Amino acid sequence: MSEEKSLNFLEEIIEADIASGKHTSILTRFPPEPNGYLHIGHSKSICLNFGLSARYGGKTNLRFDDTNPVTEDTEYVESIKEDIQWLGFQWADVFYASDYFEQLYGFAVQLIEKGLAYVDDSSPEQIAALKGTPTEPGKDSPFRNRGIEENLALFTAMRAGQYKDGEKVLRAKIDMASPNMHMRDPILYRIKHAHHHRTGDAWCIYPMYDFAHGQSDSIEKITHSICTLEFIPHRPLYEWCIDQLGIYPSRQYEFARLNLNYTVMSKRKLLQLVNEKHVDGWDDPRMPTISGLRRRGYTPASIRNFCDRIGVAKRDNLIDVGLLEFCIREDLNLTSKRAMAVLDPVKLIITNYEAGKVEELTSENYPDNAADTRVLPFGRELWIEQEDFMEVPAKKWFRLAPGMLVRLKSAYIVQCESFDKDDAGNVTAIYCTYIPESKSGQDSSGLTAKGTIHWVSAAHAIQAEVRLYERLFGVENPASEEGDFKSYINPDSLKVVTAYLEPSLANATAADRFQFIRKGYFCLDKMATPGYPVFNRTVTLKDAWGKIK
RNA sequence: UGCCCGAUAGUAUAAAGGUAGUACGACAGAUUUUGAUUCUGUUUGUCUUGGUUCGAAUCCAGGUCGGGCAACCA
Repeated sequence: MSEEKSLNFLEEIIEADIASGKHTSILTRFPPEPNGYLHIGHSKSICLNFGLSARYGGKTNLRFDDTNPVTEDTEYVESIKEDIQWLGFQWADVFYASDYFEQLYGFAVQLIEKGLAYVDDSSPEQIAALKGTPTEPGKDSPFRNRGIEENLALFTAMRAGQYKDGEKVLRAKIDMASPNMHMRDPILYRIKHAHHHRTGDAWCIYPMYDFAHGQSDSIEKITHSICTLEFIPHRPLYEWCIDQLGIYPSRQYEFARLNLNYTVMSKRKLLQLVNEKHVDGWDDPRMPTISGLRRRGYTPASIRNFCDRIGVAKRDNLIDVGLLEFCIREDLNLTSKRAMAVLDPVKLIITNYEAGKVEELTSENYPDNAADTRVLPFGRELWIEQEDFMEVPAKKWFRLAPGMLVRLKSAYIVQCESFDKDDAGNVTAIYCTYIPESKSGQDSSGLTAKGTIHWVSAAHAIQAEVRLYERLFGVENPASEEGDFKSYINPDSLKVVTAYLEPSLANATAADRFQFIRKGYFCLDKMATPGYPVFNRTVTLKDAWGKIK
C-alpha cells in the first residue's frame, strides 16, 4: 500500500541520500521547547519525524530545546513525553539541549579563538539600531574588532557571572551587510541570571537557538533535521556554525506547518486562552492540543491517519477541520459501542401500553454484528428528542408528527395521536399508540415507518451531564483577522445539558467510546465520578437532515 | 525598496517533458430499524505573458499574487 503511494519531498530526499550512499541509515529528532503543551500541529511533525525514521529503518530522538530558562518548565516536559507516547511513538533517546551546555560553551570558545566571535557591550537598543533593515545594510559594532585574548577573558567573565542581564552578549562575526538578517553578526550567547529547570543555577549565560540547535543535531549525528518553513532563513547560519566548527554535517530541511481552520495554532495564543480562562486548561476538549483532543475522545489512530492524509509540502496551507472530523468518525464508527441517550428530552406516553409493565428488549451493540447485544428496558413512558417531533411536519419529514408513524429503535412502531403544549408554546408531552405486532425482530404488522428514532425508558433512565462542543472560533483563521483573536471566540463553543441515558451507560469507563445513536460519538470526561456521569461529545454524526432543513 | 520560499478543483496532495489523478467536501441515486455506515455516479483545477520543444503543470525569462525575514524567543 505504501509502495503505491507517491513519495513526499522529504521521502525523495532520503531515498536519494540512501541510494547515493550518503547515508546508510537515518536519524531524525523531534525538538520541542518545553514551554507549552503539544498541539495537533506538533503531531504533524511527530508523525513526520518518527514516520520517516520508521519507514527507512532509522531512529528518532526526543530532544528538548531548553535554552531559554525563563519560559520552560518540567510540567511541560512531562506532558510532551506523555503526548508523544499516547500518539503511539517511542523515541530512541531523550536528550536536552541543556545536556550540551558545556560542549556548546567550548564551541563558542573555538569560534572566538578563530576570530569568528566577539563580545559586544552594546545595549539591545544599540544592537538593533546597527542591525539595519531588510532593505538597508547594518553597521559594524564598535566592539567588533576586539582582540581574541580580550574576547576570551570577557566571555569567561560572562560565564563567571560578573555582569548583569543584558550587559554583554557574544556575537558571531559574519557580515553586517548580508541580505540575510540572520547573518548580520547574530547573537550566540546572552546573560540570563535565571533558574533552569534542569541545570539549576549552574549557568548564567545561555546559548541562542541558532547556536544550540544545529550543534545539538550534529552532536547526536542527526542526518535529517526537519523543521518548519520559518527556519529557512536560518539555514545558512545553521550550516555556517557546523562548517566553522568542523563538526558532523547534519542537514536542515523545511516543510509547511499545519494550520487548521476555526482554531489557533501558536503556543503563545493557546497559553493566553488558558491563562485568561477562556478555556478550562490546556486539555480543554475545545483546544487543538493533543491533550485536549484526547480528553475530547479522539484516538491516536485517528490523529495519525489525519497527519497521513494532509500530506507534506512546502506551500502554506489551511486544512479544513472537517477532515479531522472525518478521521475520527471513520475510526469510531468501526470501534464504538452503540447506546441510546436523549439529550433534549420530551416525554412520550404510549396510551395503549399497560402502565407499570416493563419489557426487556435487545439491541445490537454494533450495527454489523447482530450477535453482540444488550438489554433495554421499555415501558409506557419514554424520553425522546424534542427535535424528533414536529407539530406541523416539513416536507420530507420522516419522524414524529400528529398522525405519523415512526419506529422506536429496537422496539415498536408508534403512531402520534396528540400532544400537550405549555403557555410558552413548548411541546411538553406527546401521546402515541403502539402497534403490538410491530415488535422489533418479529414484526408481523405489515406496516412500514419511514423514520426510526432513539428513546430511553423514563422509569429506568439515568441522568448525566453531557458537554456539547462546537468550534472554538467563529472565523476560519482567527490569527489573520483584524484586532484581538480572542474577540472571535465562539460564545456557543460549549453547551452543557442534562441528558437521559439508557441504564447500561452507568457502567461506562474512561476507556469506553460510544456512539449515542443518531447523536454522535461520546466518551466519559475526566470530571465524571461513579455517581455523576459526565460525557463529552467527541464529534457529531454527519447529518443529512440538517442540510435539508 | 532588499533577500528567501511558494503558486494544480472548495480544501489538501500527486503526476520527475507524453492520458491532469487521489482524499476530504459538494451534488445525485441505491441500500438502511441510526436522515449514520456502506455502495454507485457526477461536478469543479495547472496564477499570468512569452520562450524552448513534435509535445510543458513540469524546463527558461518577465510579471502577478501569497507567505517569511529587522526577539538578548524557539
